[in-house]
Amino acid sequence: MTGKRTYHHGDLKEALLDAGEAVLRDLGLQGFTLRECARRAGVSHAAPKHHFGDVRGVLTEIAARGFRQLTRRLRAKLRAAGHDLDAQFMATADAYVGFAEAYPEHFRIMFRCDLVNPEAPGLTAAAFETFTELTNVIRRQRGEADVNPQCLNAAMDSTELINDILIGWCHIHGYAHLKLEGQLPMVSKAMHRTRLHTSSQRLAKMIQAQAAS
Amino acid sequence: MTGKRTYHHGDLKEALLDAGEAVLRDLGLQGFTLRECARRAGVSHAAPKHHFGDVRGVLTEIAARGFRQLTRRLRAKLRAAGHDLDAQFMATADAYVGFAEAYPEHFRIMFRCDLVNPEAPGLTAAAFETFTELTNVIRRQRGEADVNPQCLNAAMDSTELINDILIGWCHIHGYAHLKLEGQLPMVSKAMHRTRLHTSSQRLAKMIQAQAAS
DNA sequence: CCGATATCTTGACGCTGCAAAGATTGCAGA
DNA sequence: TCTGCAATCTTTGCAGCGTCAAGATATCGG
Repeated sequence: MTGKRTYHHGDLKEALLDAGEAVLRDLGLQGFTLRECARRAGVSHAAPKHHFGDVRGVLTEIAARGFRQLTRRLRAKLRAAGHDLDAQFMATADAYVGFAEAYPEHFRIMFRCDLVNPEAPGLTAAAFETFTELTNVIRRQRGEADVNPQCLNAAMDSTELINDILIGWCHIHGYAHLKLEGQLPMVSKAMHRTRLHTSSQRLAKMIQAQAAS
Repeated sequence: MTGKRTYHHGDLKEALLDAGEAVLRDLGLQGFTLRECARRAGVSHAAPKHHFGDVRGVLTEIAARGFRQLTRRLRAKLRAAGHDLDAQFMATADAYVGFAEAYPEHFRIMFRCDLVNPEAPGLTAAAFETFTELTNVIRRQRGEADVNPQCLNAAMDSTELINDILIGWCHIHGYAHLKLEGQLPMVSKAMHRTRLHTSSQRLAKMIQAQAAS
């Protein structure tokens, strides 16, 4: 806990994750190595092994951190958006794309099932929190009540709901991913947010209209 | 050209790319190494250097191959779809998602600007061919005439067209990416294609309606 | 107080990408 | 046909990586 370095670090696991995130920020996924994480944490190169097993273990926990951060961003933006349905959908898109821009390497790792352990409880739980937030945004567009993460799977019995979730989430995710990887050159930096808002609003209205009919 | 091995291979560059694609298929992006490519091509571990410079050069060319393959798939599916606008849009989604399923590692590499050289002429040209195909699908939905890759940038002057492209492409790409990375558990394998068709058709109709108004 | 356990270090192995230098081949011009 | 040059491939070497095994050190329950 203290800043002092002793033989036993005290909180090495978290310190290594902090270091790992710093490495990702500075060097990218390419430059991400266990040894660099250990160096930044001020420990020997084999220290991470005891806490994470292998590099996949570290990336899995970092991905989980990413989902938790994304969930926080979503909730903050949604709180600020109030009760207007269009505003909520745009806030969701904003938070999602904003996260991808702010933490590009996290975003990459979170959606790389070959890089992490998709079975890890911490990761699936964190991802479930995020998906619940996204699902509830769609549910509100459809005039339905919120669900909690425990009921997420049970709530997926409606074909129409799933279709609306796909319409909403795939658009937001596709935009975030393509933009992140530089595949949307026709969207200038200046018009970036406007484009996202316009397209999101159209989809929100479509989902609302479908639900009303 | 011949199957015989001499000191000079004759067509080592293509052979190394073939080997690289085989490595991706068998070992994934994780197991992709220059030395393994060289081993499979039956040459020394430093042979790739002369043709590609470094590993990024190889991945760049493999990504270009991926875009060319995706373009071929798009064209084949579109030809089979005929002139019906809904069918064309669904065929596009089918081809795009089908490619991601058939060549998951290619798909990953193609959209990893940190892994390839995004400036490489061969890659940008191949990607332009793909984007032109996608753009023209949207243009037809809007009742507009096709353009060729050379005029792609010039054709991006219409805000409405760009918005429709985003609506269409982000959905298809987001679906392909999320499905590939195992993030759509609520979409069962059996309903997979149906979901994609349903959501795509809704978007196609929305784009057509917007254009008609 | 002491032994068991958790935590971290040291050392080693094979693998990797990359660079430099050497070997082999094909080819253009005399 | 011969010769020198450029292209192509091999060999060698280096530093860095992930992982494993063994050893050192601190913490904690008895």
